[in-house]
Amino acid sequence: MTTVRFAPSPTGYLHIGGSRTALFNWVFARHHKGKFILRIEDTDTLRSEKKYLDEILESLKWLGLDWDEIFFQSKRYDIYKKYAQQLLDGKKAYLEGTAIIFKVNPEIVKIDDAIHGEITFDTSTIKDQVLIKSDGTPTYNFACVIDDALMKMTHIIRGDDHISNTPKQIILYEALGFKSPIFAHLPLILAAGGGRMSKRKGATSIREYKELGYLPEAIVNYLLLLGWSPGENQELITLEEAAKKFTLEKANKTAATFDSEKLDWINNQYLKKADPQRLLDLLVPSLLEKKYINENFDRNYLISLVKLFQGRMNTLNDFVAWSDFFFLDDLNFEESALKILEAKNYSCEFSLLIEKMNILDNFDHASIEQAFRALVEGLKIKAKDLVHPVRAALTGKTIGPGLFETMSILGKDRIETRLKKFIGKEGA
RNA sequence: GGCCCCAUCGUCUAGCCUGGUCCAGGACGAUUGGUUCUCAGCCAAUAGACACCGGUUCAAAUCCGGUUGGGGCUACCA
Repeated sequence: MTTVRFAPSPTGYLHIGGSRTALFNWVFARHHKGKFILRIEDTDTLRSEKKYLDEILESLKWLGLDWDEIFFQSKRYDIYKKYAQQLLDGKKAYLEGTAIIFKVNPEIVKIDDAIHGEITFDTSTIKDQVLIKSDGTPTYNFACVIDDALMKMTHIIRGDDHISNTPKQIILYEALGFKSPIFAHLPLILAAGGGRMSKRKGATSIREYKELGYLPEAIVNYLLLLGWSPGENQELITLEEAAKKFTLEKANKTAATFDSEKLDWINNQYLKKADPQRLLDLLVPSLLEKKYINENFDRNYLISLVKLFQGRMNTLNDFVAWSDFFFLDDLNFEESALKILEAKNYSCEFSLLIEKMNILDNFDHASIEQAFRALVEGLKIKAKDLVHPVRAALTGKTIGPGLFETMSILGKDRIETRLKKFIGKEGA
């Protein structure tokens, strides 16, 4: 049975590169109706932490990547010792203090990589390899080989940064009498300025992207497009569809640069299609934190706000930033908005508008628009000459959703209060 | 330094394996225009790439070699 694994080390949060490796393994396993195993490589006792493990598992679940089995290397030390002893007995390894070292003999190792094709190494450039460290824990390359063999991996799909580990592992498979799996090395994901993705160059962990307001399906979609293409110029794809279409043959070998603008676009595509109820649920914690709402919020009212911004936001955080005027009495006026309001005295126009609005029976978008247009016609001005200052006064911003829709949600009272602040004020 | 990987628009990519259908297609971004109200929304248009040199061939983005550039590894980290 096709069996693959994702083998994170709980020494940090699940980052973009790791989740891409997990994702490709997952879609490959599901494509072949095989097994996807999670193996926690917690042999670095100093740097491994429980909080990282929890975080990794949570992030994987959030992305929709479920696993069939999970193993912890820290619980398998006896197994590694046993095989190290076997190599010792066979004179293929030697002791150095309490550490067990593998003797590397010169040979030419050929890897038939599923993505790169044939790669050749001369092991005479490789030093003898530590198998078991002085503290009794196994090294990465050793534990990895033992586990991949024992757990019956058919394919090892991992990052390009492991290419140079591969010959070291292959000679271990040979020495132990294990059959090598098929290797497939995925290109690395580079940061925007070039080089590795690091905290200095922006968000790196899945958790951060979640907090920034990205949807898991958008992250998954974007990551799928980094190093793989479903073909036919398709840009939007779900996890399920990718599992159907994924093949290693179509995986790329070129390193890809992470482009947050395209991620934003993809997130926007999913946000647009998302159920407003779901988005509201995702938004509530941030809105509570900002004290924009309290526990007894009006769900229907908030849904109308979500719908108002849904098409234009790139992240959920955009909603929080853009909708502030619906929650604050004391608006944050942008420089450009103040400029519009100071350019002219709108006392007359605003007063007339308040009157017009207050006599409306139906305070819906269409009625407001009708009344508004009648007013500007009477004043013999263009609609936009009043739309802009009104938007500025009501929202503190110069850009935003359609004014009439915004007004219908804001309601008569708030419109009157906000406009009145600019009545009687001297224009510039 | 040594070893290894990679090389198509600014970015992600299609095409490359099985040379001609490619004066290289799509998407993001950019620019311009339109959008009974703004744009960070929507619509449309435009610009924009086969890294370089050589070879093979009637023919090369596609095959081969070299150069240059980028990346990785070179731990008793994983």
